[in-house]
Order: sequence, then structure tokens, then C-alpha cells
Amino acid sequence: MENREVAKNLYEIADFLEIKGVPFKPRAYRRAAKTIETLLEDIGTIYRRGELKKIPSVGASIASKIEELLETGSLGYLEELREELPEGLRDLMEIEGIGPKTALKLYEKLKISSIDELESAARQGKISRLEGFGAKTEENILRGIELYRSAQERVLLGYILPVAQGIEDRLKSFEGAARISLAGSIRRRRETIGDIDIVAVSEEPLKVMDFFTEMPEVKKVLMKGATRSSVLLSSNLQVDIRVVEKESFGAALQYLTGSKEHNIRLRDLAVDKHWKLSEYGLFDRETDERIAGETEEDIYQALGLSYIEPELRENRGEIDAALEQRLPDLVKYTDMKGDLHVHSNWSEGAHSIGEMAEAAKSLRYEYIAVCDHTKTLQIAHGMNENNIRERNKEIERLNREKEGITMLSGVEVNIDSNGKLDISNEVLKDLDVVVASVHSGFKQPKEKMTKRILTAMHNDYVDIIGHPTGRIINKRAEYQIDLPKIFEAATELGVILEINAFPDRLDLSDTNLFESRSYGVRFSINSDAHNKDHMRYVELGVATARRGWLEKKDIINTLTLEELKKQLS
DNA sequence: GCCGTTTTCGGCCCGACTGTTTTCAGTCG
Repeated sequence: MENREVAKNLYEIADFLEIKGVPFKPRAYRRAAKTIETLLEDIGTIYRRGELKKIPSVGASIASKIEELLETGSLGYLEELREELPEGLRDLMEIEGIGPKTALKLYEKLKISSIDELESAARQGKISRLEGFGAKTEENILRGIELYRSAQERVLLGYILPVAQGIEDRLKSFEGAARISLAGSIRRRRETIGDIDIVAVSEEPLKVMDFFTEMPEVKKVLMKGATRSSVLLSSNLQVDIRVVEKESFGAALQYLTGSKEHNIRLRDLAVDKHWKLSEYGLFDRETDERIAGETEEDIYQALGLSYIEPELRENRGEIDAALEQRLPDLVKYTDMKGDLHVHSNWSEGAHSIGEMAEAAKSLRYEYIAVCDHTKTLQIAHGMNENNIRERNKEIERLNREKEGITMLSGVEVNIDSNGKLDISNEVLKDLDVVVASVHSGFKQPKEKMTKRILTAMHNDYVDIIGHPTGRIINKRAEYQIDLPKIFEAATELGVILEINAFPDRLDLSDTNLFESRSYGVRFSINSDAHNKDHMRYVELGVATARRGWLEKKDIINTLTLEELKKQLS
């Protein structure tokens, strides 16, 4: 049984206990589930070592339940809960505004135990007639159901970031607001985003709220107060804003940036010092004296931590690292000197090599590698050996003509189902950059897929493995692949792994990268651009690398052209 | 149910908004 499945069972217990009104236990189960879900090691392996109780948040009781799950595949305690309460009650809590208390009441009074039943009861006006409920609640439930059904998937960071930055810029230009910042998961640059959070400082909060709720793209105002407001955009995206006083800005920004787990640990640290941390500041518990709050830096410093970049705030060890002053020196967004995987109109790209080069210049790059698709990828007009030779002549000509940018000749060659490449070594050996990727046979078993990629890595001319896991966020799972083996081989053979920065790929992912750190792998952050506008996606790749704790030295395309050429030869 | 350099028992993050109530419970972030 996989870690994720064990965690799922524990989450289910937490939900049931919460509905039953049991105090504290739900949080204990949830904490354990969260830890197990994000564990790098297989829980079965830990169990066989007899070290379940060494997992943080797992004690004797949860350990024995995990044991039962691993040994028998099911869990008596959970079965009992399932008999006591219908499973659908958990679905009800997915609806905005419905928590454990409401879910239980709906079940007890109206026998509602699924979202469909909830919808029909609301439509018949049965809910507004219940004590403690009213017409507004019923309306909200119906809207919540609609939202639940339309917004099942979180939105890709790459699509939402420009929208959020647009709103941020407009608020900044509004004179009533003194300071504005994005917060929440978008500031942490998570790969998918649920909603947009904004923090503002203003002397006149109500004016900011008016401006905010009257933006043209607002479809519905969900709530509006002097300190908080929420709106729904016509795109069904929710945007929340908090307005605070100047001396609380850092505290509010810190609090709203999260993550929740990170914040809980911070508050624990504050409690240890007899302080309390809220979105208004860090205060002495007894005297209420303000210790910090105007900037995030002050708060982290007061708690004895070095400043933690938002991308790291996931409670993956960053707090302990900050306590011991051993946080990584993260790669910066401005460190990138080139892009080693872009397409041109020689395959499925929309723009010519010259146009791509101009776009690269405007990003202040020193170089780009034109890595068009190769012949077996018919759908993308893949090049054969002759096309490649011809195209290389064009690259040579452009390099003589253009100043300030160097175009490297490359391909994105296909790795066939046995690990062979679809372009001969004769041609590969004359190219500057060879990216090798899997574009077919995604469903191969783990061993075969791993061997297939290892075989490609052993080809002397392969420089980079493209989008190593093949996942498409929200659409296609990663292929079955033994990443530790790939990491080992990459270090040993000097093959670079790609951090593909396309918004729906981000492959390798932040957690993959985090896991790779002990292997000493080097990476290339590539846009995989299919037109010149896509080249800015490298920013998303840098965000992913930062979330994976990577430093400049880990990323090969932070090197100057001269340094890079030495590495590739 | 977990946890502990103050603890093996007694705590467990904190505050705003809504809706339904006349003072607050529930939910959310």
C-alpha cells in the first residue's frame, strides 16, 4: 500500500471524527496523514524496520492502525466509522460553507448524505425551513454546489500569475492603497492555485474595498468588510483581500502567504517564547507589547530564524534550517543566462529561429538552444537527418548576422520504447545540445521505463533528458519510473536533467527536485517554448527549482556561454 | 491522539465574517 493511500485512510478517519464532534483527534489524524503523504520513503519499508513511531505525529495508536492497514489492506476502526456514518457526509464538507456541524445536522434532520441529495433538498426549500438555517444559507449552498462542480481542478500557476499580477498592478496604481502584495500559494509559487490572496495597507480601507469589489471582472461580491473582502471573478476565480495597518503589514503578509503548516510551526515557536503571533503582529502574551509586525524579516528575526523565502514555506524542514542558519542560497529569477530547449518553425514551433533569438535577447539571455522535434514525432513535423543539416546551416548564418545572442544547434530527439534514439549518432555528434525525451509508450512498467531512459542516458551525445517524468498537471500522471536510479545515473554520467518550465508540465516537480538534492544532479531550466511568448515560462521553472531548494550552482543554464560550452563538450 | 530542555498530564494557532440570532455558533483561511 502506498503512502498516499495510507494517508487517505487517515484523512477519512479525521473527517468522520470531526463530524462526530470529537475534539483534537481529527487534527492528530490529519497531521499524521499529512506527514505520511509527504514522506519520501515508502511507509512499508519504515514499518518493516519497526520505525513507524519515529515518524513525526505518529504515536502508538496511529502506528498500530497503519500496521493493520499494511498487513490486512483494511482498517477495522475505519470500517466501524463508515457503518456509523455514511461516506457521503465527507463530500458535503467539500461544499463551501458546510463544515462538520452542518453536515451532521443535514444528515440527522433531512437524511442528506450526498451532494445530489443536498442539491435537491435545497431546491425544494427544505433547508431554509430547518432551525438555524435560512434563505441565505440555502442560496449559498446552491452556489457552493455550482462552484464545486465547475472548479474541481486547481488552476495552473502559469495561467493565473499574469491575472493576479494584473490585479496587483491596478491596486498599486490606486492611490488609496499605500502597499500591496500578493500572498498565499501564488506567492509561494505552488504549481497550482486555488484562489488569489492580496494584502494591502491603507488609511482608508473602505475605499480600497470599494475599488476592489468594483473591478470590472468581478462577477459576485462574496463578502465585504473593513478588513476583509472576497470576490468571484467572471473566470470563477476567487480573490481575497485583507487591508491592515502599516505596522501589521509584515505579519499579515507572512500569515496569508502560509503555508498553513509553516505558520503553525511559527506560532509554536512564538508560544515557546511566551509570545503570540497573529496577522497583526508578534506580541508578548502577558503585556501585549508589540515585538514585530511591520516586515516579515523582523518577525523571522525575532523568532530566531533567518529569513525564509516564500517558495520554501511548506514545512519541509525550512524552519529547522533557518534556526540553524543553513538555508540554501536559492537560485534567483535573474540568474538565468539562456534557454536550452526551444522549438522553431523547423518543427512545430510558431516562430522562426531568428524571431526566437530576438525574444531571447529581450530576456537578456546570452544563448538559446534550438531543439526541434525529430522524425518519429510525425504529429510535430519532426525533422529527419537532412532537415537537421539544412537547419544547422541557417543557424550558422544567423549566428554570423546577429549580435548579442548565440543560437546553439540542437534537437529534442525521441527515445523509442527500447531506449534507442531516432536520429543517428553521425548527426547527433555535430550538434551543440541533444535533449532526449519520451513521447510514446507512457504506460510501460516501471522497470522497462527506467531501463529505457537509462539506455538513452548512456548515449555519449545525449546532454539532457527532457521532461523526465512525462506528467501533464491535472491531465496525465507521471510515467512509472525509478527516479533515484535516474538521479544516480545522471550524476555518474554527467547527464543533465530538465526542469521543463511549461505551465502544465513543471517536470521535474518541486518535490522531485527536493528529493534529488543528495545525489548532486545538475539541471537545466528550459521553457520548451513553441512560440516566442512561451520563453517567459522559464520563470515558472525557476520557481519550481526554488521550491525544490536548488541553488545557482545546480542549474547549468545560469552559466555564461563560455562556461556552458566547456560543460557540454 | 500526539507531544515534552516547564511537562508522562494537560494542553493543542488565531481572528474575521456571515447568517441567524438578539449574543453567538459555524466556517474559513
